Amino acid sequence: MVGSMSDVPPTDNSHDQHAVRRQKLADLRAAGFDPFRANVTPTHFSADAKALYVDGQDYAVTVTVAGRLVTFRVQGGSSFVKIQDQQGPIQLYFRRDVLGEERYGVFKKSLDLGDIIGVTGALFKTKTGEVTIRVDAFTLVSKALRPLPEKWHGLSDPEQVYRQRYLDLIVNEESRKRLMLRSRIVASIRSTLAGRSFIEVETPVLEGVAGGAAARPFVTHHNALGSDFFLRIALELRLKRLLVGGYDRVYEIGRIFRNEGVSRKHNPEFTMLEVYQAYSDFRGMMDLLKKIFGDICQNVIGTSEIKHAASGQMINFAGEWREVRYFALIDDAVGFALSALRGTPTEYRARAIEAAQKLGLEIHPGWETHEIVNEIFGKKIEPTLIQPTFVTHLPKELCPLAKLNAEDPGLIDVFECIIGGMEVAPAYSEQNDPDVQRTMFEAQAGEEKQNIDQDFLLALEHGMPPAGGMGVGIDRLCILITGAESIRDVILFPQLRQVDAK
RNA sequence: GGCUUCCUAGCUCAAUGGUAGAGCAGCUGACUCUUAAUCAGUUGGUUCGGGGUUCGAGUCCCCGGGGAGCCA
Repeated sequence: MVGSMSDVPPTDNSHDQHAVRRQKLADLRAAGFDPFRANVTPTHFSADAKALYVDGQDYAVTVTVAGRLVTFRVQGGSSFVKIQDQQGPIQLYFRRDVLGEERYGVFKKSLDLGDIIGVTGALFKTKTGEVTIRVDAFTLVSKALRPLPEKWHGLSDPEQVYRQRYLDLIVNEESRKRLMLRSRIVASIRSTLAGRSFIEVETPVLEGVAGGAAARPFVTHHNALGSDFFLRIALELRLKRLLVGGYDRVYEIGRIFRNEGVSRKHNPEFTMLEVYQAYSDFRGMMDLLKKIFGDICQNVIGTSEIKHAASGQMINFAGEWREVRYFALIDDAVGFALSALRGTPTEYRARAIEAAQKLGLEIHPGWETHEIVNEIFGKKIEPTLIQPTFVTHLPKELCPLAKLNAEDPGLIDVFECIIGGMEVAPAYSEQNDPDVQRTMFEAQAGEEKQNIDQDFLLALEHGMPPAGGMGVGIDRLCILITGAESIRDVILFPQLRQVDAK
């Protein structure tokens, strides 16, 4: 029969994978089975199940596992597929003569890559040596209506990797492992601190005054109270109030927010560990930081050497960490004793500008002298410090919250720990003299006195024990330890521009 | 914020200014130990959006959106 213009052409949806999968779902429902109403109770995760297999004893152990179908190799009456759960993939073997004609037909016709199934079956080893489950029964517990990304190349478009991280986690094993490593690193840190009697606390994210660091805060609004709040830019001032309150060892691992640009090293919200220990000082924090890294090396990654992604050098966390004074590095970088001129401000400034320009740095006219010097540090010194280095005795202008050095009150008792060319952890002997603290706050605030946290100063007047305090950027630490190239690779959902909904 | 660069099928990528293609995935079929399984056949496109130059634009130009890198 010849078709005519009025004939409705047969609609071929075979190219539309979404439509094909919806049809399969409709067919299942028409046959009386709804995958979204089904469930299974796994007895094991994939790797745990595989570990139960005893060599030579095929079909001795029966397990139930569940996960997402990630490979599908049908070979007539027998098929090998893989599912993947939190622990990774496990191979399944489906046979027509085991499952019966009807169930095997359902398996072949109704299942797609990406579906989530539960299976029960016995462990055996294939002739190529892979521990596999011979499937005796299976249940579809979630139908994937969208196809998975390509199986070999995975998902490589960075935008889609970040916006649809769940797809990245399904198909890119390195991402799944790297981000899982992050959670184990954080768990290790908690365990180290618990082992030293530190108390974990949670303090407010919304604050009336965003203090404890020099950064632009995000502003938000509380409707019922009718007032604006800032998202915190540091944890410091809250945690020190707890030192006043008698919590001698206290820490928080929490999100802080800084209203700055995004880059390979910056995300507007990031995770910070801040830890405070009464009757300690910045040297005590050196010991604590080495312990934190040592435990991560031992318990999480099993090595104390890590390849630095940017330089290719091996970073060694074992042994003594280098300790060097800030001004020793500065003098070395500029090639003369610049720091000896600190007593004569005019000459010091002139020589600092001259030295910075000689190093090819751009100097802004409004900068204070310490900012010029610190530009030399940030641009010319910090990137070269690959091995763990404690830089100590910084100029006091760089931080108003630390104790002044007893011998040289122009310096503070602090360290910056630099690893892999990145600032990983600053630590101080905490300032606990309320009058000195007030003076330093006022010098920093300048005209903007409303930015001073008066309640914190009141707390200090009640007496804070001498203490060491430290902040550790968890994201940067994870970059180092996982060898990631960008902060976005160690944050599950990095900040991206919103796409206009239309 | 500035400069550079990228955006093509569900995914990974091709295409001198001249008929938009391949692999994977999908669909049809064969196949009872596969490993990116294999074999045969086959569907699939608003080339990020809008405008312009041109006989002709995925390609060149302008505006806009988004990503990445460098700088601030």
